[in-house]
Amino acid sequence: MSAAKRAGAIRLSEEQVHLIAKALADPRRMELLRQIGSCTDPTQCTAIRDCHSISAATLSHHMKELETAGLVMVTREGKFASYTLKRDVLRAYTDRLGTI
Amino acid sequence: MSAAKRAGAIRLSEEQVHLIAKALADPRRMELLRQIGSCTDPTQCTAIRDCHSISAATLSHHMKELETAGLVMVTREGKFASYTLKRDVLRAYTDRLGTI
DNA sequence: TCATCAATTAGACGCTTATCTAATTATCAA
DNA sequence: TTGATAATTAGATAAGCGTCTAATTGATGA
Repeated sequence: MSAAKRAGAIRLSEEQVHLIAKALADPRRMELLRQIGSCTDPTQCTAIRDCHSISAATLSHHMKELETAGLVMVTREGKFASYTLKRDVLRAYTDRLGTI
Repeated sequence: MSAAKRAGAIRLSEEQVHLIAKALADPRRMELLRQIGSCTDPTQCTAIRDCHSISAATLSHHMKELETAGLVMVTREGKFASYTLKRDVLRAYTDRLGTI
């Protein structure tokens, strides 16, 4: 476990808070995030596609938004991509909201 | 204290989750919410205006978004409006994110 | 009553974004 | 090598949103 996760010490910039809030504001991305988060193992991109009526291009766009926000980590093997929820970042976001 | 607050039993609909996420996705509304939340007493609308370079119309629009999302409660006295953060709703939202 | 002030509403403008198809890049297997 | 497949990128389109000014509504006080 990383030091950040152990200590709960992730400090989000205001910019990242904004990116996360925007990422969560789209219902489709919320679904994607839930699916990715429903399993601790990396979720394959193709598996995600199979569960949603969505074009590959649109899915790619959404995954990039989630990645840019820091909410998911992507791992690539050959031509396949898989995604993992970064729970520590999501937690840092909810913690931040709690300080309001 | 209401039963909902006491029990932490607020159940947000998917629709409200979406409204809250959208409400939080705008930096200006985030600022407004922080200001309102910084005091337990209701925050006067005019006091908010004094702190932001914003037109009355735009402020009114943002406050309506926050109210529609259920994040603030509005109280009116004569021609004045005041806002209070609904912490239980915000808490319900962060709790929901935590279930992802 | 009437002028003033707080707030909302109406309408317009420009920017952002969600979505698609088509084209491209990269990988794998026959 | 070549054809098929996974994913990304480019470009277009339509809808949504933040912002403003102007007009309106509603309350206050002289």
